[in-house]
Amino acid sequence: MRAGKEAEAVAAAESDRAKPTRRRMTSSTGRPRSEEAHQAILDATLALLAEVGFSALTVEGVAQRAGVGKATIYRRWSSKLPLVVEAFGALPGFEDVDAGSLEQDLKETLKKYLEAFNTTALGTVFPSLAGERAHNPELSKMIEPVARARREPFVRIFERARQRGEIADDVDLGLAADLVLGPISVTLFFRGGVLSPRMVDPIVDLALSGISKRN
Amino acid sequence: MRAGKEAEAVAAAESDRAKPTRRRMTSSTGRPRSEEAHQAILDATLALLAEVGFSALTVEGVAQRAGVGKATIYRRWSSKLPLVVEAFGALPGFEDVDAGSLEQDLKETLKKYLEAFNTTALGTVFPSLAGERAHNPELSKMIEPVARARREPFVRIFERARQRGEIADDVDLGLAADLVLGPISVTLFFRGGVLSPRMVDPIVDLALSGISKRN
Amino acid sequence: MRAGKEAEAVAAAESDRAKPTRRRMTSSTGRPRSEEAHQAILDATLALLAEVGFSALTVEGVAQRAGVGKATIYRRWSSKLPLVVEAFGALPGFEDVDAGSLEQDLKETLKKYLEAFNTTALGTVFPSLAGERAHNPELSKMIEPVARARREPFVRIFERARQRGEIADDVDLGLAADLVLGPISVTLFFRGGVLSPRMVDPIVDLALSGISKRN
Amino acid sequence: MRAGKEAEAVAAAESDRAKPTRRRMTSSTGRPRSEEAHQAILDATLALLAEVGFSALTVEGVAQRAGVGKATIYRRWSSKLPLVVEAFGALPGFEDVDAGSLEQDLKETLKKYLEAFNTTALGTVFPSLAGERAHNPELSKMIEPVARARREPFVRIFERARQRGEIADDVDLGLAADLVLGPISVTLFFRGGVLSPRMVDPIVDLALSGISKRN
DNA sequence: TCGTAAGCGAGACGGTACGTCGAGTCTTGCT
DNA sequence: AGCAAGACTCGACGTACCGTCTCGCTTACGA
Repeated sequence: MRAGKEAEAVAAAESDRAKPTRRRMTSSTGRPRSEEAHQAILDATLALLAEVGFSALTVEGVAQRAGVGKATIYRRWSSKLPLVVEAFGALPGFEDVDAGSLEQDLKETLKKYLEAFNTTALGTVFPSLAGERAHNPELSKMIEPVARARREPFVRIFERARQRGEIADDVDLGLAADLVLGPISVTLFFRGGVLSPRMVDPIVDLALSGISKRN
Repeated sequence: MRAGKEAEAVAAAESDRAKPTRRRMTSSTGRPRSEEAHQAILDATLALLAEVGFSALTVEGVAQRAGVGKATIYRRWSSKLPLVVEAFGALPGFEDVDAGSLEQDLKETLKKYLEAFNTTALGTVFPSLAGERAHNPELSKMIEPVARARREPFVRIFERARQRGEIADDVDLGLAADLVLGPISVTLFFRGGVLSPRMVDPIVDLALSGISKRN
Repeated sequence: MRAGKEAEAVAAAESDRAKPTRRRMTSSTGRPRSEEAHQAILDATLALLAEVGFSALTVEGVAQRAGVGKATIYRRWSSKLPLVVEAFGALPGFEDVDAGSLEQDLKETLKKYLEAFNTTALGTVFPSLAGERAHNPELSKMIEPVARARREPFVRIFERARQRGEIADDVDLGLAADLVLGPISVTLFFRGGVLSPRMVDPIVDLALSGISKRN
Repeated sequence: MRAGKEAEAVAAAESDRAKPTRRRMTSSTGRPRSEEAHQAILDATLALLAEVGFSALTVEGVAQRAGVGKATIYRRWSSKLPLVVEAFGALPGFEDVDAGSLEQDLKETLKKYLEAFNTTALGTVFPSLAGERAHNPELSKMIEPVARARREPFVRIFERARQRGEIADDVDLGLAADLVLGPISVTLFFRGGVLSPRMVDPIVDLALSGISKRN
């Protein structure tokens, strides 16, 4: 029942914060940064991301919605990208499931997964960010830990399954995770479709048993 | 050995052109729109998309590169989105493969697939567009036929395999296609990874045989 | 009771028409220019000048109002300036008055003058054109005969007055005309005021008798 | 030897500035508007007005010449009209002259007047603005005080002359001013002519003594 | 306790791109 | 060859944000 992987990812993303290091090095007098403003900015960012999407998101809009000056944002994040990444990374992660069998673990985890996409900004924010990766290596590096954190629970499920002997030794666990997540990804990106929990069982069944006719 | 599905998709996308309908309704004559300019705009769009990506693409830049006035662009496309969709849809499709067996069909098609993503703007443009779908229903409708056209060859491969008896009758062919395409999609979107042809064989093998240990 | 001075001025202005000369020189086959269109363009120009003024006048608007293609306008006038000048010159002139005395001639003519300014586009178009003269020598040359035609009736009045012995021999008749027209011009340009016929009598009286106290 | 009337006129024209009122109402602080930029804009405006005239003046050109963003201009003036009016109003006024006699006062003042028209942008800017008055009530209201300020020195000259008994009691001083300024106005607007100082003496002589033959 | 250094909201700054409009030219098919 | 229609390139319009920069204020620490 692990949790909190998200926190690590967030911490990694936060390392892009403007210059906390140099700041500490010089001196530490002066008014401390307002934690209130910080949170208000992240909240406003998530709200606007969900409403208008990544490319229509403006720092000006975030500042206004958060009741904050633009400089207060730029003091913490160098541009809208790391801001969005941090806001995105702060979305709640989800706990591991251990129902005893590979099939049940996958199905339950996947259902929680879809629910998170449907009920939080994940479903709209993640595609927005993912779409920018190809043209923005910086962004790509930043969301990498966040994205990985969303895939790893599945790798752990397969690790446990291997220990139980449910799968062959030569199966690439990462590839297995991708196979199960794949139809979700295809639906989300290629088909622009709605992610229904009803998709889960057929996906898991087919991924586990394979497409070929069993002899 | 079918081909030309792309052309249909493009035609559908083109239906968003600014006002061909109203134009016909007024039954006006006037100077016809320049096919030369049209093509120059699409070419410039693809070139710039590949260079700077979707979000850094400016209509102003396209106009300049194409040697065309901005109005000439806006006369045809209401914004940069449908423009990019049409340019994107005009990318070459790929012909169906029939190598005789499900496994070979999938592997060969998938390799051609990856090659197209790696050598054309597809690999960068498609994620960009896909990421905007959630916030832009209009766009979503426009790229739908284009995206579907890129998935259908796989459905047809499975149809032939079913006729040959290689797969069970109750397998959902669409889901099977998603299973095979899935790891590509995950790599592209979740992991920002490079699409290497070396991925293909393991993916197909695992998708066909399934993750569970065969007894 | 002379009249028709305006016609001369118009003819002079028309000499700027795009290229009637070359046209005659080359050949005279083909469809002749539509006199109907010509008049429709001038009418539309005057109407729009009165409505929106010179600087807000667009050739596009004239073409639309006249039900004419833009090319038909540019075929006749090289730009909106000579077009406006010609339309302006075509406004009706006014006949000379000969009431027998300098004072009566001036007062009656001036009243007709003001009436023309108040009831036609003259009152708004003329200042617009005059204001552009300093920056547009071409325009300046074009409206020169038109403007002169509006001042000459006064010179003729003073010529008759001199013959009658009503004024001294050394009075510059042009300057005398300017002195009488002056307050009108000042009102129109410096004060943006309304031109009321009630202004006329005091103006003429003062101009004739002079400002200094008569001993 | 009064002076500074111009300053009042300018202040009145400035009252059209985009939003000083609303700004005060929100009692906001923020970075104050740059007086440097303000002056650079006015300077650039005057320079360009003199070079290309009013109708060829573009806000874009002013911004470029002044080294300023377009928004900085639009923040202060709602369009090029009030901008030009303010720049125009900022042109130097001229001091009253008191040479002891009506004739000398008029001649000296008028000469200074013509000199100002010939050596500053006044000679080209003022006609441009005046020509727009008829179609732009807003502009008309704005340049009204500026134009009046340029006429009032003459009214004051006549006031002093009346006190000295040089003119009759029933002479309308405003009309007298218009009579003296009139030929200048006619030359400027009706004739597009050059304003030469040689015009002054005959004008004043004729206006004072009147056109009619003295008995 | 008080100065000082940094953070704060506000908003102006020089820019760049937006999407629109009009200028003056060119290209259809028709008259 | 003229006509109405309307597309063409070009350039300015006035707006919106970008990321930076003052302003006049807090606010907390350390001398």
